[in-house]
Amino acid sequence: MPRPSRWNEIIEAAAEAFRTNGFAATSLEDIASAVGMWKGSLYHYIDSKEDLLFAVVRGPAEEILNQLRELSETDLPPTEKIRRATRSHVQILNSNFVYASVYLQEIAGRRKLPEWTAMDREYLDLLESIVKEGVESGEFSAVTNPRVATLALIGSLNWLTHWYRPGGSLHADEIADQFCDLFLGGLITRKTKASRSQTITPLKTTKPRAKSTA
Amino acid sequence: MPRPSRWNEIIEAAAEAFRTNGFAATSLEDIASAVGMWKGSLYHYIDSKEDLLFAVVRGPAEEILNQLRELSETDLPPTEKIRRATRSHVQILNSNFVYASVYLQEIAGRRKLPEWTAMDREYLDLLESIVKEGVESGEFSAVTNPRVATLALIGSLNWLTHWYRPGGSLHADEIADQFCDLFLGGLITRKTKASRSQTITPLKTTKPRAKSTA
DNA sequence: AGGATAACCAAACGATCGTTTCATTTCGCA
DNA sequence: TGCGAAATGAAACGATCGTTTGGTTATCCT
Repeated sequence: MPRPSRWNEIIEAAAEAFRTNGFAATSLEDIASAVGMWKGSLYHYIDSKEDLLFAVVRGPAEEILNQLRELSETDLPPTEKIRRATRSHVQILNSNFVYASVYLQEIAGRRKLPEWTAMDREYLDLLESIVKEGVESGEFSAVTNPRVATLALIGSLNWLTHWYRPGGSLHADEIADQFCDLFLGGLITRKTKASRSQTITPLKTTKPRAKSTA
Repeated sequence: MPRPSRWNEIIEAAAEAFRTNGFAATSLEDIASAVGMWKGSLYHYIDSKEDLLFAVVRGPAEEILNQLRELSETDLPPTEKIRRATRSHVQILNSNFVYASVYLQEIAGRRKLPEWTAMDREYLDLLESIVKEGVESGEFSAVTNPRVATLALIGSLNWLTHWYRPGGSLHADEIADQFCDLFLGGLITRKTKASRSQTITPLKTTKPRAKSTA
């Protein structure tokens, strides 16, 4: 059997430990024993404990940002952009649940390394731009402060790591649709809930897909 | 000058350190030096490091729950209940910002001590009951899953600790009103945004106010 | 004034942590 | 088959952590 690369095992064990106990409260001993080796041997793969954290977190962080970048370059109506951005956010949280949870708990907020701060900022700005489009086009006339509305949406989405569990009774798609209806229903004023759930036509984009590290 | 009780200084220093660095990454040395004493001397006030965490967090956790309990016992319409619950949540986050941030980052989710889990659960259940009232009365007919809608609201509110800062340019009241409009606009279907911003009539309740630890 | 008690100093303890070092085993490949 | 590199074992290091201990100073009360 072509045993899966040891590196992946290490990253997964680290991610699981970081998620449940937090980065600072997780010892290299914990991770090493989870994959069945001595903690010193981990240094054949890493240079420091923080390397593990960044390795765990980089994949989904780049993926979720790239998807929003691609979406922003389309000329879909703001309503549909919000809908797709929400779905994309939920789905990445679903398929990379452990990694994304570690990111939100250990990177967003606490650690203020410029690399990650810039990514958070860009994601927020891109989403806010979509909301502003909707405001200027009159679709989102209920919004008085686009940034607050955007942060409300991001908050709902990121809080998923506190209660959603992949494989649970609630499916990611249902949750995403609920969120869309909730927020768009609040954003839209005139049109009486038309465009409720279009079939998802895949985004055709000229740029190559973001490479996934998973 | 009647110098403020040393205990309060300790708690505040601990809270600030826990918020910025996390509980596990904060040493008693950090806290001791912040109040100008030796770390061993802290044990005249505490029995363990975790005591500090619980002392920091207990006040606002009980206060926010008690306020929602009182509100739930009234017979206000669901719309108004949601509005007041949102305002109350934001205001406690505003006036006990550091303590509440520590709670959300260190207690909610991670530590699974039954005491705190029960409080989280009760808060969620109370809020969900309000949403269900609205669904049954027909006001919130857009909601297909009350729990998801409730968790979306809680997520937006709790995510405030990631971007809101007391004394910043955005006032807590404005944010609360924005959130209300956003969520109620999404929840309400028929009535065309009436009852937008009533003057806040204080809740008259027979029970004594929750004592504040601040 | 003086004694009890609270408040704090100062040092040390054992445990654990991240990391280093070097020896040993395992594996890919010519 | 054998050699070099990758992978892991095994032990130890220095630093730091939470906590304990015992002594010293300050404060309050009668």
